[in-house]
Amino acid sequence: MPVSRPRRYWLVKSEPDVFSFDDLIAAPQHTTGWDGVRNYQARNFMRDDMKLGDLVFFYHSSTDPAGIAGVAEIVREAYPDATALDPAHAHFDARGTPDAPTWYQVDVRARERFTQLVTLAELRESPGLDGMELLRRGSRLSVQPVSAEHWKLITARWTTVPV
DNA sequence: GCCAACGTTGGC
DNA sequence: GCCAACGTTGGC
Repeated sequence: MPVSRPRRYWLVKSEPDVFSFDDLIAAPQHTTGWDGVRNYQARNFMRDDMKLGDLVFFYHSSTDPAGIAGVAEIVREAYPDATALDPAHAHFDARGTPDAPTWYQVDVRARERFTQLVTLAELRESPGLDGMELLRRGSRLSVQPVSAEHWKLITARWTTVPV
């Protein structure tokens, strides 16, 4: 048995025009592979630190308004991102091989939806979220950790319903 | 559409 | 190893 560790919390970004939280809810088992990440820091979080049962805020970026749409759960730990190994795929990256993949993904499953989008503006106005990576000026990281304190504050302040 | 911030690439 | 150029992200 793996050694248990406290559940960790994360935030992932997606452009809803490409893949929205509703798309995740509509997917089989409310689950999708989080492929296409091509940033090393984001990859490292997925490959090394995201574990089964960790919870994830699903954030809608590049939309108006931007904000957190729901909560998902890690249901499969890191495995190679097949889209990076497929020459026909738009996200192909010739650096990797099946034996030594460069890019990884996890699987996420939708759990809860916020009754209203928690907008970026609301988060910025909300006391207690100082230091949250999402709110940092110039923050672009598409997979990022969320502290337990920030997670509890957000989930206490805004209402969710099961998907 | 604009543009600041950021990560990556590649010449040296 | 430095750093300018470039492409991308993402709020506004």
